[in-house]
Amino acid sequence: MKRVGLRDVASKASVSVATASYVMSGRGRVSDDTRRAVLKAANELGFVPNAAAANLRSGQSRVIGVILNNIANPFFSLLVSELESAAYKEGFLTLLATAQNDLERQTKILVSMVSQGVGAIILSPVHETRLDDLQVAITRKIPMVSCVRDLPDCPVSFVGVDDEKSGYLAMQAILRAGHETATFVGGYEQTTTLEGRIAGVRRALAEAGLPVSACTFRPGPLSMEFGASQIQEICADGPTKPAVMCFNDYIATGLFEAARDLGIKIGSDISVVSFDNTPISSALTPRLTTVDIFPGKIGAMAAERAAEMAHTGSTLRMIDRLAPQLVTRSSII
Amino acid sequence: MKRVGLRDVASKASVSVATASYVMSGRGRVSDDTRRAVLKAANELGFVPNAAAANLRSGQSRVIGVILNNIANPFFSLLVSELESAAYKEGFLTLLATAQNDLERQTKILVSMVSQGVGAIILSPVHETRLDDLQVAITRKIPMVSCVRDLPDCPVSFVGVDDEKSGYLAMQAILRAGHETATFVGGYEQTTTLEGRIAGVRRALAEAGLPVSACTFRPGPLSMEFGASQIQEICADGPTKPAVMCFNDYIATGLFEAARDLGIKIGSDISVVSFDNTPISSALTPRLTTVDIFPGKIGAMAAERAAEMAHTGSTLRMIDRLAPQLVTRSSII
DNA sequence: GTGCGGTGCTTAAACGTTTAACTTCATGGG
DNA sequence: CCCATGAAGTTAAACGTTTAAGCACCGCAC
Repeated sequence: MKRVGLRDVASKASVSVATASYVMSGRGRVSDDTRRAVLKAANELGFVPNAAAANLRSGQSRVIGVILNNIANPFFSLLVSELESAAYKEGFLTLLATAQNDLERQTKILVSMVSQGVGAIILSPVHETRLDDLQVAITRKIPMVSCVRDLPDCPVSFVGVDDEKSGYLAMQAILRAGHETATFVGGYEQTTTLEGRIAGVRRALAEAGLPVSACTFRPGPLSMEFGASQIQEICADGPTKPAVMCFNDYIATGLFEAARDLGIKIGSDISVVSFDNTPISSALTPRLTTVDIFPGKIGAMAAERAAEMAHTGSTLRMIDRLAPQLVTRSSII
Repeated sequence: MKRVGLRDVASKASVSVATASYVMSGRGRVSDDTRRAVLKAANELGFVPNAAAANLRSGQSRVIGVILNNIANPFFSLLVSELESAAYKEGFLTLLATAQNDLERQTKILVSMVSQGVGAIILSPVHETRLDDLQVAITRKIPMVSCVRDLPDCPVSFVGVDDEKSGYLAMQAILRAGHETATFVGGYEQTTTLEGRIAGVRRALAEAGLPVSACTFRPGPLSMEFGASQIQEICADGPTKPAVMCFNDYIATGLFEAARDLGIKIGSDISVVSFDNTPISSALTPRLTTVDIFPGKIGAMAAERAAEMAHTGSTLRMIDRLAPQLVTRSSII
């Protein structure tokens, strides 16, 4: 059974290959009768277009590349879930790969995706990513959108949240609960995300007349293990009733587990606020107060932006910044 | 700046396009000198091969299609995380799409993936999937591997767990805790997964001299909402100290949340066992006793199997069935 | 009756690889 | 010295689309 191509469809419908192609793509001028005949033939033969051939000839592609660091993290699995749905709605399939915080790997993936001829790329970049690391895609004018973490100096669109406001909301919640100091756990240095949040934290501090030093920052990887590793020190050398901000729900989850093992009661011995608002946050005990940064929404918007850019071929930098929202539960006070 | 192709590399290295191609693929006979010259030229020009052209000509592809129902479910996000890693290690990129339990959507995705010319397809099929639904891929001899849920009548490989044993282990744990009845919550009817687990549950029941009716089955969607919706009825019309088996950790999470709202104490008022062993299970309070069915391992093995089949072109049905393992925590007794 | 615009379709080149078949040349055995 | 062998490289066709350009025809205005 030979593979059926446009040629077969065309000959069955007694038209030229070109006409068959026009019918399939809906581009050219074709009479209704011919259109019907071609469609009928295609159906009967079980014609499936060869995307590789189309891509080769037209340079267009219905595939969006997605590069994330860790999809096991619920924040990203939610993000990619909605991203994929939105992309599919726009007629795109998603080519997914994880860079795992390895810049070299990110570059290799980027090259592979360029090689595959994707129509656009969405990425949540490895933290030390610089302009040069994206050159393969940039010189080929492949539209890119960075999500969660902005790349201000790159010709790349951005979809994310107002990080400054996130930090502000989190710190404010802690202050409202009566704390006068806090520890911020996790996050990579020199990323716009962490820096934005730090700025927000400091603004809240300043408004309350507290010094910058009232908040200690302990940057670190976005893992449960890191969260777990921090609680002991925080409770040891901190005030009697410490407050901690976790960079994300994943870190908070690790911290909760470790606290339970140590007999530390979250919500009474210690206050915790986090960022993300993944389903986990309301499943923890006590329920986690967290700043909702809309992972699903970010994914969906990134996909829409990428689809749009792929269509127009534009590589103009567009920025979508959502307003975060504090979700108050019981891990605080 | 024109796109640089093999032609440019070849002319820069003063060899024919064919030789350049042979160097890149490492297939033909080329002297070391020529090889070096071509590689050097390719590097200097920043050559990136055009996968579409290669795929068009050779019919080969370094992409594996992956179709799942819901990657927001931690079980699947873990699975896909390891799947992607393993696939990458084998030199494959993964094209991901979610069928969302919609057979029609699954079919459309399948067609799209065939159209993209993927080298193999891994899927966790929508529950009512039959042989016909996979025809597009089968007739084109695209290797497929079904994971988690087997498709016994299809020429498709399988990677998963011994479901009968899973059910047996879960029921056994409940019986050991002194319960004589149980309710099984969630899972789609007429899937090998649920049917296997039911068989295992019944075997445990039989060994304990209990009737089949000692376990009530309440099939349903794999969502937190469904888990939440079940607890009230179970506690209302059941024994004083009921036992429940949740089809997965996701359902169990919903059930835990609802229980907390209703003031029901899991681990003392009611026993819960689940299946999956995602990170959530040890983050819940109390920690969830669950049957580990190795989501990450399944993903990795599926990728390896798919890669192997893509290489050999074989569509022979291969079966990998892991032994599940009970992880005892405190949600029981 | 001529010219013109529009419609519906065809022709044919091009996209960048892969690969079977072929050429060329050197080497060694008989 | 001739032929067989094998290595190194080349030629050219093919993969299945897209799309610019062209052609034939019809109807209409002048």
